[in-house]
Amino acid sequence: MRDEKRQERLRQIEDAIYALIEEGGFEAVTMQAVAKRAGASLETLYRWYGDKVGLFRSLVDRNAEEVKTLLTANAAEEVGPLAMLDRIGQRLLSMLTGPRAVALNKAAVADGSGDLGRALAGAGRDAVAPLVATVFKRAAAGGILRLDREEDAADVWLSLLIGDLQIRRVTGQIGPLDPNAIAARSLRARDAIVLLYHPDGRSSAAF
Amino acid sequence: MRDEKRQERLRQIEDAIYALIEEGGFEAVTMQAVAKRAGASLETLYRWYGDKVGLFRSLVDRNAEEVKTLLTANAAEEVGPLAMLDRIGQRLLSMLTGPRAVALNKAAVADGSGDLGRALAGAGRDAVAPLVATVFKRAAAGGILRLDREEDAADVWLSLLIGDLQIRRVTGQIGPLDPNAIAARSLRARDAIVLLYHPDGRSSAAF
DNA sequence: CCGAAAACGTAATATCAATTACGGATACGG
DNA sequence: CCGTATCCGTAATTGATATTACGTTTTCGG
Repeated sequence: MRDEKRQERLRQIEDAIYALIEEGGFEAVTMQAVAKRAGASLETLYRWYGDKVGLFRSLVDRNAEEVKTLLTANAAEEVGPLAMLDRIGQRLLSMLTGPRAVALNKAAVADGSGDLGRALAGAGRDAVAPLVATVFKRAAAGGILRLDREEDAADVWLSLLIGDLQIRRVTGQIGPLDPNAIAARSLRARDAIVLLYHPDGRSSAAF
Repeated sequence: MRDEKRQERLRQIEDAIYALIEEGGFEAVTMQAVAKRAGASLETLYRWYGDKVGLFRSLVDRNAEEVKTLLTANAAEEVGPLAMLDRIGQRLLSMLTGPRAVALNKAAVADGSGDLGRALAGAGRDAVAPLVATVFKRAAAGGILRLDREEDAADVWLSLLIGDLQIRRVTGQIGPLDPNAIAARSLRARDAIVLLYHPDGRSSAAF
């Protein structure tokens, strides 16, 4: 199969998986269902991906790419650092609590070998962290935040933004978030950061 | 079986499960393994708990009790609100990222019916939230925090304390936390709260 | 156009763990 | 002390799904 066709086919297969996820969550993604939905054969799935974990690993990689793309596009907007932080926060939170991320997390839990977990960790490190770092550096340069401790600030911001929403989502303690909740949370995280890391605040060494 | 004996037996069974969890994590907890380890029969397990989810549900309940007990004991100590917040934070974080909580979370993920998820949510609401609220009220009364918005403060504190550690732990992105990391995180959360909710700070309406 | 390699669709196999069944041992109320 | 209800240990059953096998069809380089 020509490489071009092959890439197309890979995309179709992964799209099929995402469709299954949207419809029935992680539990709906069986190899049989994927094959039927994508019009591919089981033999092909195993030839290309090795096993089910491999399939999800490639999903993680693709998802990381998409996240990076989306965040980069947003980071390129011409808005002030405050608005930017809010904007990025909303996008990020929306993705991380959405059905796809939930399914990928469930897959990592089900894996057990830690393989998918590592992939997820790597995706976060490579796709999300650098972008967030960029935004914070810009905010610092713009006089909104202290110039040192940008990493701490980014870390605190992510904690406030995401908190325990992901684990609660994955364990079924809560359902999908509504946009208002997302917006409120993003604002709260941003405003807290602005206070904690104000350039000339009375912050102690720790803040 | 006399009720007294029965309670004893229930405890033995649940202890057996925790032993299995410590040794091999959630995946090691099969009904067979539980029966053998506890010296109980499968028939008895099913008679008493209904099914595997029921078994874990009772584990969640018991765990909630133990958490409540431990936190209450700590909350009774004669220390200032600042030290108290740090102390409670460490205990809480230690438990929530420990092998038992991880296993219970994995069970909730594997459940799918949402039954265990609801149990976990209820446990958090009933066992953890009230204690935290008490501590924050005391801190407010002691002049450390603003008198209004205690609930927000508690929520922010928990987000900062726990963040995404649980999901990363459950997905295998990270291993057990070492005590130093726990201590550092607890302090960071406390200090942030003190700054954000200072009684006479320049905090806006949101903080 | 030809033939091999790859892909398709379906059926078969393998595995793992929950759940159920059952014969023999035990406990306990009367 | 006895009979019955409960429990124990082990084996059988069941269900779901990942993984493999295979005959047929399609694709594609030569």
